[in-house]
Amino acid sequence: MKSFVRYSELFGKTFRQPPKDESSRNAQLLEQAGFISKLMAGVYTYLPLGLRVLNAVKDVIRREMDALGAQEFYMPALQPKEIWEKTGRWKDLSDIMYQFPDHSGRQVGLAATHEEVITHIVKQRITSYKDLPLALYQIQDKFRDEPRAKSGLIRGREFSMKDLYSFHADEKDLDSFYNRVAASYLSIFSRLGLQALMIEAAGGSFTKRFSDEFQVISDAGEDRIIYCPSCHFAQNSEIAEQKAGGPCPKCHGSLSEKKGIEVGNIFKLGTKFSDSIGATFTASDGSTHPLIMASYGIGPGRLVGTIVEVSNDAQGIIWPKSVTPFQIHLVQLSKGLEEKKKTERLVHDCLNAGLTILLDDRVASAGVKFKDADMVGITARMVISTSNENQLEVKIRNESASKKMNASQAIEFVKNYYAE
RNA sequence: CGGGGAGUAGCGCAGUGGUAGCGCACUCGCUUUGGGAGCGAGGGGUCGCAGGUUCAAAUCCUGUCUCCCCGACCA
Repeated sequence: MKSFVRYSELFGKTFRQPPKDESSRNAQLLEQAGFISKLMAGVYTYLPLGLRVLNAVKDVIRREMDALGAQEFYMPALQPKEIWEKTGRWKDLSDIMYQFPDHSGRQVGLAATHEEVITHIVKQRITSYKDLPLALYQIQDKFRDEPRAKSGLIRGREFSMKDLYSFHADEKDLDSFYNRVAASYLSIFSRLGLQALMIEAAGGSFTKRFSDEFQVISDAGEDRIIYCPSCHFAQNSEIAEQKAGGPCPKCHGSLSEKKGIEVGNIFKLGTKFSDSIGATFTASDGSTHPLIMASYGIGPGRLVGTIVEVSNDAQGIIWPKSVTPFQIHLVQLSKGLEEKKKTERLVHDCLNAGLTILLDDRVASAGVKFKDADMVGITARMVISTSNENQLEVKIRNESASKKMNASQAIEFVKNYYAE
């Protein structure tokens, strides 16, 4: 990705007003600031700025997945009906899965999830306990014909998902990997500046067991969480036996109900899919067993929406430094030839320091540039102008005061800020 | 799928039967330049779509599509 972009050339500038046909905070801000563009309900284009954020979120996830020892791969979204019939989910998911005939009349579908295909592939290539455990993940778009897409990037019909699948020879191995993934998920959310709670929830069409959800408390959420403020005990209200106002089963504090955005969900699948697809392995004693499986999902697009939902102010978005589309929003207020040269030297020095820069080089008033910088929400802003001889102004988006310093101090300051 | 709201210029809006306008944005010129500058001159429209009523429809009638919100639903 380009590390230096001129705002004058950027596709996707700010709008003066928020779009009329969005009322969720995340969609309003992301559309107004030029990150996304709606094509239809629940389907959005990521404009250059939005794609940079989405990719940054994916990178945070990739680093954690790779650290778990999982291998990245990529499955098709277009899938034949037959494989879904083996598990009975062609019918079970027919309300939510896009299913249609191709030119020859053959029934195909767009993937709402990938358990069927992954199990099919693993069946072909895994035969021995020596190949286990195995963990594979992909980041790909999923398609769900939601009865009601809503809340901008929170509930879409086409949306990015990171799905990880693990395969084990026994339950004990599954449990230990599952716990590692759970810890890894908490680390991902924390790197993204989100406080996520891991809570018990229903298993849906995946498993009869409970699953574990990761919820970020927010009024924009659609799930109701029974939550204990003192010990952080939490359950999805769909399975909770306790009620708001009642005593917490762990610490006897008083339970409250909060809304949460589900940013991740992990399932112990057991042998549900390997049984129906016939994916088995040979154990050390020569006996044959179905693979024991789990699947783990995170929605990168939904995370972008969630971050905006919980991190903004009246002026616009406030990106956490881990996913800011650029590291520096450089506001150029002077336009003299000498000043432009100074700006170019500064850009050059920033690039040498490994920093990414969005330069607002437009012929526009200072007010417009400041408003837009706040709207776009890049973590660090630098101002270069004639009124401050040899001084730059550095301001962190979520702090109120700016600091004056010379160019090399400013670069050092910003570099250290991101390194922390 | 039930209830509510909304579709008019790129964005936000006004326009209750006489052939479409405002602000912002855009283009050109001049002046401005530290928190959404000023003046002047321009360009941009199948009024969501279809049918109907009428001499005449953005406006009235019928149907339909789309978007937002609440609910139902939610791998």
